[in-house]
Amino acid sequence: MVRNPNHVKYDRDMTAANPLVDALVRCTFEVTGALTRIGAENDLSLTQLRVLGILRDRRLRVTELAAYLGLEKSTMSGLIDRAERRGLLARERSPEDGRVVDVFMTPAGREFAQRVYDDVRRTLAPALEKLRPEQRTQLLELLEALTAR
Amino acid sequence: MVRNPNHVKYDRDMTAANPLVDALVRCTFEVTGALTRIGAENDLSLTQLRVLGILRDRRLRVTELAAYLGLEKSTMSGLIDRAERRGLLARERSPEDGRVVDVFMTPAGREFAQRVYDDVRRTLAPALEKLRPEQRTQLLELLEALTAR
DNA sequence: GGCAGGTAGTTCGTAATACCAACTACTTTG
DNA sequence: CAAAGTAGTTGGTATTACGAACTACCTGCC
Repeated sequence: MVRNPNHVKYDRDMTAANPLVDALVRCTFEVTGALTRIGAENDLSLTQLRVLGILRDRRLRVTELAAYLGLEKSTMSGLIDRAERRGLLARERSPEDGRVVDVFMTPAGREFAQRVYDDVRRTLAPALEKLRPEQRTQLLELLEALTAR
Repeated sequence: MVRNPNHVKYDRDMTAANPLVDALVRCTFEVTGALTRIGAENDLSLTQLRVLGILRDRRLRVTELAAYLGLEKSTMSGLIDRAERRGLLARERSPEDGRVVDVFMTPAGREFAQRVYDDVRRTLAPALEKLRPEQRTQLLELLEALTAR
């Protein structure tokens, strides 16, 4: 492995190696891998998994859903189409505003999502069990501090 | 996984709401979103970003790369094709085993990857700065404990 | 009241990602 | 040396994602 051929050396700046960022990114890919695998076992892409996760306790219009996922409305249309065809989601035109389409889970979708997310917990929990209880508490606090608005 | 029906009550219920798993998943999507955005700004998909990350300090055969990413060899072919066309990666037939193709970064690819990963650090660092120094140390330890083989 | 402009979703065309099955080209094994 | 196995590519298909163009509806404004 060839290292650092005659390069300029920066003493200390934002772009220097940052082990915490690296660990966070590694962990992210690890978890994403697990989620992708669980999704695949249930014929769900990572994105569809997220859709189900978001709609578990919400009813959102298409644009809101797109905003949650960071996707275009046009992308949402296709995602909703396919999930609707599978009977997981349903669309309903808003009575107040005829342009708006609300998206929500069908009972079958809710049940399915419940099962898949149980699976997610079962899959991720063992890795978390490697931590001592007080470490888990710490981690929860830190993650919440990180993702706090 | 063997279940003991007589002790079901005392088993840890992996399907109960688990705030730590939820926080981990939320954080994962948050970081993935940031990585996707940074990738998009550089015309890279999340997967291509990972490829560059993995090859930064390694030279791998196609199958190994696929294993790292959890993808099929056939998927790798396309990913490598496109990155090669952009001049970021190169292929080389192994002299020892004529079936094997090694993949590695070109100097231009290395430079590009460096720039993109600097961007990743610059983007993620601010969120991490919200934590106190000793919290950052804690988090690093916890993440490393989690992703340890 | 009517229409100009804005907003919500869908449709269409395109590219990338990902899979599987089938293939080629090598290597290893019997 | 033939048969079986391994590494990678190719081709076909579905999904994901984007942007542009479109439809339908709502809101202001005259």
